[in-house]
Amino acid sequence: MRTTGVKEKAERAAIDLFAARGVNGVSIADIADAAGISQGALYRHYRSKGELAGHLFLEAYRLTGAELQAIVAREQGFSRRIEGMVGHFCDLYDRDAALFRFMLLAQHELLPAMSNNAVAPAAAVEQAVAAAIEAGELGAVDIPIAAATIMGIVLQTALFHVYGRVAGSLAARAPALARAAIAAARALGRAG
Amino acid sequence: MRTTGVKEKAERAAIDLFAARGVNGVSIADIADAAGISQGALYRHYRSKGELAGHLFLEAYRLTGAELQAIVAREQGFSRRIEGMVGHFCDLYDRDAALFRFMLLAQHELLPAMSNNAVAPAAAVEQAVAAAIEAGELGAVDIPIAAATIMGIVLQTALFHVYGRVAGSLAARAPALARAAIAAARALGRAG
Amino acid sequence: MRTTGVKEKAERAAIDLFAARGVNGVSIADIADAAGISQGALYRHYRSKGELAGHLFLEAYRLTGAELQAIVAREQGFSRRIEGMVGHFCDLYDRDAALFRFMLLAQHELLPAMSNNAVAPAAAVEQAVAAAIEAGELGAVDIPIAAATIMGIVLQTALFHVYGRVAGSLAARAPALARAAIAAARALGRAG
Amino acid sequence: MRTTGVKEKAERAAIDLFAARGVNGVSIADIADAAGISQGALYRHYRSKGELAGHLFLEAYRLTGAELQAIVAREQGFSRRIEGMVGHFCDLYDRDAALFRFMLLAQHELLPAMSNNAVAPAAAVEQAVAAAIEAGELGAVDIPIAAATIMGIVLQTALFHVYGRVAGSLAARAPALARAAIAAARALGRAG
DNA sequence: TATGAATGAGTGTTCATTCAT
DNA sequence: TATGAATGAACACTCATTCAT
Repeated sequence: MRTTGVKEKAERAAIDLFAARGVNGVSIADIADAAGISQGALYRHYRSKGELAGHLFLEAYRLTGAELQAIVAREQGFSRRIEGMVGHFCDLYDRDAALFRFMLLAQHELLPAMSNNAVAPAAAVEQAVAAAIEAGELGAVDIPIAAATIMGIVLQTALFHVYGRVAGSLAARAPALARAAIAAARALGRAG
Repeated sequence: MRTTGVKEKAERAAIDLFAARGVNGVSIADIADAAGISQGALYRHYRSKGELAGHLFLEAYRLTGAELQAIVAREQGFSRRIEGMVGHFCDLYDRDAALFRFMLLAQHELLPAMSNNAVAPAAAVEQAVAAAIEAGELGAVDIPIAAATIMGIVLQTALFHVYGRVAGSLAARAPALARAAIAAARALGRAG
Repeated sequence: MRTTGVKEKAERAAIDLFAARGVNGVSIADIADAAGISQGALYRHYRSKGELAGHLFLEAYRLTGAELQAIVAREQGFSRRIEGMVGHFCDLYDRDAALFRFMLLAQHELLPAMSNNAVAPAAAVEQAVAAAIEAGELGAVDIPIAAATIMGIVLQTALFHVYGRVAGSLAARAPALARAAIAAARALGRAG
Repeated sequence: MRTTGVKEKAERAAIDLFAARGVNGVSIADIADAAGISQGALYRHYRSKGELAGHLFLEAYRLTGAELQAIVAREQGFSRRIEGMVGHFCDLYDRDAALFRFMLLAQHELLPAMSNNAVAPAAAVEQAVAAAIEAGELGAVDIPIAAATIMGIVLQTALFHVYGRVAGSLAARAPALARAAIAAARALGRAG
């Protein structure tokens, strides 16, 4: 490996800055300065700022989606799967809040430009919901609504953490959040 | 009265564009063009683009917060209050999705610059949770977590609607979402 | 007189602001605000900002030139004339430093656009010098150089007052400055 | 070395334009056009137009002040010092009238924002006057007034040259102007 | 390969001037 | 006549991108 680490340093700096100020709020000069590299060097690895942001987002998005898919494949039963996925989200946030926040912010700017929904984290959650319905663990709920419910509980809690309304490790909250998510999904199916 | 309507046209155009592309993604020229006014005319009503965005956001934010507070004051009991607030969110979205989306997007850019949390919609939800705990309707849940859970269920569903994962009126989903929110809040309190 | 005083208020405000910040550093809005009138009202009296500035400058310039001419006509002998003119400059400054400063500043912007040198204060000084040469009171000095010398002594002293290097009334300095001016003019004529 | 000369070209163009129309009368586009560079390139060397103007002014102002100080240090006696300084001013004007005129104009806009008077050309002249008083070469004149008198004689002559009232090299006038300055300073001290 | 100076289109903002009321 | 909202052409400045070194 003759790596100068330019790419890694640039990506780390970009994620931190994008998370803090949004993609549009960060200039190439900001990233180069924070990474300790030249502006020109960035263009050896990415053709444009948009490509850099898009790549970082898609990589994180895909990885998260794949990990959630793996949890669905590994675990048995709706409860175990939701517990696994919620726990995974909380770990992700605790481990790299900037990356998490970047994903949350950037989706508004970058998702419209993307087509492939199969890689989305939401798809894994929807899959778990669909399996639960098929297995009779859940009533005939609207699948996207149930997925939104489950994800919303975790993501909004993470946002509250970002804004200082919630403190401490999210992992510690994971069991409670998973319980809430499961209960919410079940309640969706009950008669109005 | 001289009703040129410049301000109204500008605000409508700004909300629509901000909702679609974020505050940073919209130029003054974009707004002026969409509103059919000159760029300079904008500056008679707002001293800067930031002031325009901040004013629009804060107005919507405060109004929403006040309406939720009114629901909490008017309704009795946790269930009725959550039903009222969830229904209100859904109506809001159905009535003006752009305004709703603007609030969702702009909070990331504008909330850090604001101090007054008392006006926040979240505060009203937290108040309903606190009252329910005091009345023994809810176990000793962590209040911000419960509020995040409730809001996340509605807001993420609205986002799924924005991204086309959910279709149709949200108001029709309101009862189910309220049921989910109430169940989620209750589940948070149960022993791990 | 049905005068609303719009013109007078505007001119006074304009002179004060022009003196403080230069013509280019003052906007029509500044003048209207300071004068307590509307921007549009200004255009009933002057066709443009440049015309306003030019008119104010030329009026002051012409008046000063005429007054100096009158002193030359009234007084007898080089010394009396220089004493009269220097004293007049000092009085002018003491009475309305803003107007004086405006003339000093604005000449750089406005003089190039003017042709009529006959009205210039410098012309009166040159006339006094020429008369002194003709009367044998002064050697064959270069007339513009002598005029520059005389005026420079007074104007630079006034500038030093503006910048705080000199304090107190200039009129009190007038006799000394006049002596200096006369001595300087005479010295110019002596052999190198 | 890569000698694109952007900075030098920009500074030369800026001085010439500032001298002709004042700092406020010149746009960045004007400078860039005259220098044959892009507008953006200017901002690699100066953070703002004001910084460019301030730097150019202060550099010339300081250099002039230092050169006058050197003349005062090198020469002996009031007459020799004044002759040296007046000669230096005239050389300066002959060599670069635009720079000289820029200094004369820009002081009105830029001096108020500066504090350090020690670097001022006027300080050197005042120093020569003070030394002459101490040495008994000059009566007890007011020092700033004497300095204003001396400087006014030279500067106003230069201005007359700018406005076309005086022609030819100023250096040729230097001996006469120095004589006038010395005589004026001495006359200030004589009894009224 | 890495640098950073240079570019030029675009940004938010100001302001002299016009004009409907 | 007086107002002040509206205009539109600047303006100072930023920044993604290119390219000579």
